[in-house]
Amino acid sequence: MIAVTRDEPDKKIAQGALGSRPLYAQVRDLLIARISSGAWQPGDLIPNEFAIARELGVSQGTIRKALDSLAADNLLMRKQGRGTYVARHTPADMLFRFFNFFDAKGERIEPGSRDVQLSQGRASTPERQRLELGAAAKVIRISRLRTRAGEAFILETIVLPETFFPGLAQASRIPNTLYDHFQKAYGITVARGQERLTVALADVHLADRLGVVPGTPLMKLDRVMYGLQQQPVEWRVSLCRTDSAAYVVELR
Amino acid sequence: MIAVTRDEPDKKIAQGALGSRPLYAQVRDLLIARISSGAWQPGDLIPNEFAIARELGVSQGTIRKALDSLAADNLLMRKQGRGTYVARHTPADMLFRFFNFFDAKGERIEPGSRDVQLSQGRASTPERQRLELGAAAKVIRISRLRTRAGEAFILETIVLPETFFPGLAQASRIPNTLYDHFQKAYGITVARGQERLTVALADVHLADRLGVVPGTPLMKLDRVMYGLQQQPVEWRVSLCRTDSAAYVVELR
DNA sequence: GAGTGGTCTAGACCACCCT
DNA sequence: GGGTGGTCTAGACCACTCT
Repeated sequence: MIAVTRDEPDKKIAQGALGSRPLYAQVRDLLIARISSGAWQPGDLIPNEFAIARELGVSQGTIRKALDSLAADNLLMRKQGRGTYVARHTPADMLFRFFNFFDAKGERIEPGSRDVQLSQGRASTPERQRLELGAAAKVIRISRLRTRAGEAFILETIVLPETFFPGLAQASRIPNTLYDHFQKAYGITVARGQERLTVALADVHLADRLGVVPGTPLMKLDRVMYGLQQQPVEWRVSLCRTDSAAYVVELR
Repeated sequence: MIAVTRDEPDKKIAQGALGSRPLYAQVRDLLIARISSGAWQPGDLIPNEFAIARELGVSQGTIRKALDSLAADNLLMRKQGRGTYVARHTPADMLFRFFNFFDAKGERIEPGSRDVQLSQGRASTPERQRLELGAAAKVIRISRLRTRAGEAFILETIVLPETFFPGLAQASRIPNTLYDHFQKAYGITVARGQERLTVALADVHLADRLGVVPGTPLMKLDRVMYGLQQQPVEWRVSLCRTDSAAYVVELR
């Protein structure tokens, strides 16, 4: 049995302070910072509950509440008898967590991308509204064609606040899995968002890019994604073919 | 302060038994039974944590874990300083919890319904697959036109296993808010489900029913809903206009 | 002020996994 | 056998709500 002799309180967390956020929420933020800073890498086994509790000067139950909440959000993976691991964002199903297209067999589609184009400029009025930016703000624009088994599938337009992604506009290559890249290269974790789905008809230009006949009905996704501090980090509009693919929603 | 004198253990839950499910999960099931049996009605204030703990002979922390899990599933609503309530399916935003269409202002659309038609018969092959029914099973079919501000909006086809809804096919009137009716009249709580979204073009017949020109692109929703015991209780196909309405998804 | 849920702590035992 | 997370208990204090 471990004699829980607390040598020193180490880095104490704001405790008992009036109006402060709950301890477990502060622990959660601190652990999120360790993950997004790269101190804890995806796949790493992190210290056990008692070790973290001792280090932070709080009880094991509080650590557990934070860990459970992170596991529920898919940032950690817990295995009884083994330990707690930082979730790999590399396995396909995690990389495409916010990608809701499935094929007829119920398998998640894992798109590729090509024809990537980058540009930069002052934010337009709708861009400023969606991304909650000031009047003079600059944005980076990415357009690309997403593919499925090599075939055109989705035409995407992505808008990013320039302040969060310095230098991205000059990048020579943009990875397929953008949110993973945001986290690794800019320390920005895309945590949640909202997507509005409507339908549209392919005009001549769209039809050409997507390899369909003009007049084909398409699904249009309009999404804004937010970071861990609830700041808008991306506005994305996607025009999708839905022949032999469906957008799947879990209702709870 | 309450003197926690435990008079009698009352109805003890299987405790310590080898291989038994966790206590909090058993408490959860028991509370679900109280809700779905109608012993606790939607809107009711349920006893506080200590009272339930005393009644069941377990600790308050265990009750809390069960209550928190039910609240996370939207079966209960907890309010600090007030108490724990059985979730109402009656307020508009609860009644239409699984209805994800929003208008341009971001308000949830609350549809009406008309032209309701009822029929009954042997389940077809796709119906048996979706609803996990045996070869000779019967189903009830409902079709209706859902309206928005009086105008045609969605054409719906609903299929229900006859065993769960005895006599429904002979009903003289079908309420607009079906899931609420299922709960009140048949004790079936629709708890979760899955919806597959694709796009389709309105043919002449559809266009006529929905008041659009033939060739208009529509959104097609194909959903299966499940009850508290994970049994399929409904298959529903909806064809929706999306002019000035969008299907909104929260990404987490 | 009384009652409620929300947070935090401390300690116990169990089931599972490794070596 | 030793370490891990999973469950359960018991008790304390806080924040919120109602009257």
